[in-house]
This record gives sequence, structure tokens and C-alpha cells, in this order.
Amino acid sequence: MGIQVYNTITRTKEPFEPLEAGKVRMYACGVTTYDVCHIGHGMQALIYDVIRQYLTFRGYDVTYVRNYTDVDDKIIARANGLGIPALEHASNMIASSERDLAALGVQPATIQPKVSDNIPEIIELIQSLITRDYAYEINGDVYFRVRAFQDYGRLSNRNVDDLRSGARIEVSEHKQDALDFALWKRAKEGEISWNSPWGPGRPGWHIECSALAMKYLGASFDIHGGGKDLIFPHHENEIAQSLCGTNGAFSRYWVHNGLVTVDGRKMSKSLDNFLTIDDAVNRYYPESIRYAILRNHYAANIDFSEQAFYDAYSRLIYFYSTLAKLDEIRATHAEAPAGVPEGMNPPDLKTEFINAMDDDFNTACALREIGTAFKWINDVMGAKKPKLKQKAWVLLKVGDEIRRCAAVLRLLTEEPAQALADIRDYLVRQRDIDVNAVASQIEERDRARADKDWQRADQIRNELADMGILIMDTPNGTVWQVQP
RNA sequence: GGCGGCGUCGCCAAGUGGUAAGGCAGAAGUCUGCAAAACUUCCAUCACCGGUUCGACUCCGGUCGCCGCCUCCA
Repeated sequence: MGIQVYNTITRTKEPFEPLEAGKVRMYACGVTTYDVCHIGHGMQALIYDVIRQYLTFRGYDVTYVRNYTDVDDKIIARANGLGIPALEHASNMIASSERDLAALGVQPATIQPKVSDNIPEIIELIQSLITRDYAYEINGDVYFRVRAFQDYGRLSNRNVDDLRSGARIEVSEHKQDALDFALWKRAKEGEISWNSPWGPGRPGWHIECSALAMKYLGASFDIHGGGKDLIFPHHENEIAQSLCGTNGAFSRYWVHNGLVTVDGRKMSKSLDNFLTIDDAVNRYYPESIRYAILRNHYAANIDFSEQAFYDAYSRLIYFYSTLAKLDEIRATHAEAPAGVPEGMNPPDLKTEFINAMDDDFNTACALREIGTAFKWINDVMGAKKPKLKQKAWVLLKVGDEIRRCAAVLRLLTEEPAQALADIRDYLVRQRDIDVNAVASQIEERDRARADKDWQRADQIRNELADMGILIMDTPNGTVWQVQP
């Protein structure tokens, strides 16, 4: 059936067909770089990274642009507070954001342009809007004439008269109409500014995304994404500016991700209920955060709780433990036999994965299919029927398929033994567990077991269990994991 | 007030006009010295009330509750 995408502008799921065969051009709104990123930003970045990655997996040549809005009121205010230039502060925050996303395991976009590097393009677009009479200048400010654009409100399903009745529209004596929004803001005392045909100033919000998207992707492109909270006014305004300022169609598909909530409320700086990415990756194994995000559909809000991360740990331990067993098999059964032994029915993971992801990037269903494949491996691995020698090759093949699919989701990319050790370290730190004490307990238990002193051995195991330590006796000795 | 969305098993979470994926937790079993891990089995009728339909959790109307946007926001 091909890829289906839910398009906000039509409020339906549509077949995805890029403008240019084999190529996808996509844009996602990045962050305004005035402060460190919280996991809501991390979730947004991960979602579009995964969408990009999936489209690549499906054979498209993807160009993915994610901007940095590094010129903005809040940046200026914050920088003034710190006593440093606005762009310097923005640059610090960009660096911080890139460190955060790297730590989270999110890959950078193809192009990550900054507003401050693209002022001429912005001015040019504003100029074009003025020429076409969609914008006007007053005292060094330039505003977009909202009522001049017939289709205004189409994305967010609003009509201008409803907006007018809204109580909280900013009043400005300069605007011709309360709905009009700023394209260019005249510089105030001591503010960072650029020269323009309307005097020194800086871009308003919204215009940068239009200019950057069209500069790097063309006046018409395929996908535009962002958080649900940007639908209005940000994306609505982007559409207005872009369509009115050029002859292009701007974005064809509008994708909006859900938000991270805390106790049901949106995570945001203003509510002061945010968890920064930096804190999050220190507290939780980063992949567990990615898992916790991707087990939901991207458009759903996610309410993070400790439980969400424990669930993620359980699954990751299961996944990596299985992969670790496969690694052992690989080490001892390298050769590939002729084919699949009689009676074995390995899952066609790739097909199931594509079916799941084609349906509006349903990562929740994709993870179910990955889980099913793992279960199959464990089932076959534990079975006596085909000898390991015969089935090893098939097991490894399915394992490789799992890793290829999971990699699209930015999951299971680590070396299994290392991942298991790292997960344990995270849990050890979080629970404040004394690793040396655990080790000596286990040694003592091993001695008791060697003496067949089962009572003592079980007593120690129970003590460890009370601390949340799970003991596993394997042919290669006793290993332990922290109960998530 | 306007616009949009949500309410599915104890918890998390998919989904569909034809009698509800998956995960966590729980129960039983296989395995094990005993466990753990792994595997097997069991575990919901989809907020409420109407309507359309042969048939709705899925469509329509209403009620209740929650959330987002309309101001900066991923």
C-alpha cells in the first residue's frame, strides 16, 4: 500500500508521494536557543530523526533540515541577564543542544541552519511580501497582512473572525489589524540588529522557518514537522508567508508530534515542570528514553513516569540479552549452511516492520513486531528440535534483521554485552547499590553452592533479591542484573 | 468564548464497521538443586446515553471528565 502519512492540513491519512521520485525533502522546526533543551525537545528531535531514517530505509534520498532560531526576544533577554552578546549565548545553547541530542542518541539533521546566518534570505522574502502587497512597513517594523491571505487558518482550522473574538491578541497601535504579525522588528536600544531596507532590525518569529525551508528545500517540498503546539500560530503563519511570498506550494504534508506531559500537563519552561535532556540521560540509560518515546505513536502525548522507564529497561534487557546469546552462537557457529532447516518458520520481520512503519510511522507496532521476532528466536533457541548447528544460521539471520530494523528506530545499536553492563551501571547508580558487596555475596554463594549448601546459597540469594538484585546461574557462571 | 484532540485490561499502549496488538505487573506450567532468565498457557468488550447499521469500541448526536492551541513554546 505504500507509506501513509497523517496530514494535519487535511486531517486525514494520505498516501505519501514525494514531489520528486526517490527524493524526500523535509523540514522540522528546531529550537529557539535561549535555554537548555528538555526531553520534550529531545522527543521532537528523535521523532523526526526516526522518520528521516525510516524514509531512508525505504530507499528515499532524504534531505532533512532542522533550524536553530538563534535570534529572538528571549535570547536577547537571557543574554542581557548574563551580560554577553545575544549570538554568543545562542551559540552556547546550540552547542549544549547538540551535546544533549548526541547523548540522547539522536542524529543531526542533514542541514541545521541558523537564522543569524540567513538574514539576507529573510529580508528577500519580506521584500517580496511587501512587493506583492501582503506586508507593510510602519516605523521600521514590517507586518504580514493576515486578511490579505484567503486561506489563512486552513492548517489550524480557524477563521479570522473567530480569532478576532479571541481575548488575548496583542494590541499594537502600529498594526493595521490586530491579527497581523511581525515579519521584521525594528531594533530597540542595544539590541542585536541587521541592516535592512526598513532600517536596522531583526526577523520576527515565523519568517525564519519559511525562509530557511525554502532556501534549502525549495519553494515546494514534501514534509514539514513540528510539535502540536506550533500548529497555531507558527505553522499557520509560515504557510501564509511562504505561499504569499513565492509561487511555491511550500510543504505538502504537515506532520505534528505530540507533547511530553507531566502529570497530564504539557512540559514547558513556563510551567517549570521540565526535565532537561542532560538530567534525563544522567538518570536513565539514554536508549531507555528513546524506547519510552517510541513505544507510543508519535502524535500522542507522552506522560513520562518512572514506570515508563522501568518498562523500557525490562524490554531492553530482554532484547540485549537475546542478542548477547546470539553473539555467543555467532562466535561458535560461524558457517552458514545451505538454507532454512525443515519445519522452521522464521518471521518475515522486514515485511512486518514495513507494514507497521508505512502506516503513519507507527513505531509502537514496529516494536511489537521486533518483540515477536525476539520471542521466536528465544523459542527456537530453547527448543531441542533442530540442532544448534542447523538452526544457528537462521537465528543469526533473524537477529541481523532485527538489528537492521531496530537501527531505523535508533534502538539496539550498542554491543549487547556492553549495553547490558551499561544498563546495570545506570540502575546501580540509581539504586545506590554497592557493587563490591554484591560481588562478594555472589562469591560466597558460589562457594556455598560448590559445597551444596543450598540453604546458605538461597539465603544469600534472597538477601540480594531484597536489594533488587537478580541472580542468574548460567553455564558460564553466575551473573546478576538489577531488577528494573 | 472559538478550534482541535483524548477517555481501551491494575499500569503503559496499538487498532479496526464484523465480535479488541503488544509490553509491564499478576496466576499456572516447562526448565532448574531451588531460583532467575527463556518458553507455553490464562488474564478487557473499549467513559456514559441515544441514533445509523444485519452488525460499532470503531460512524452520527448528546452528556461527563481530561488535555492542547487561541500569548512564548517541540
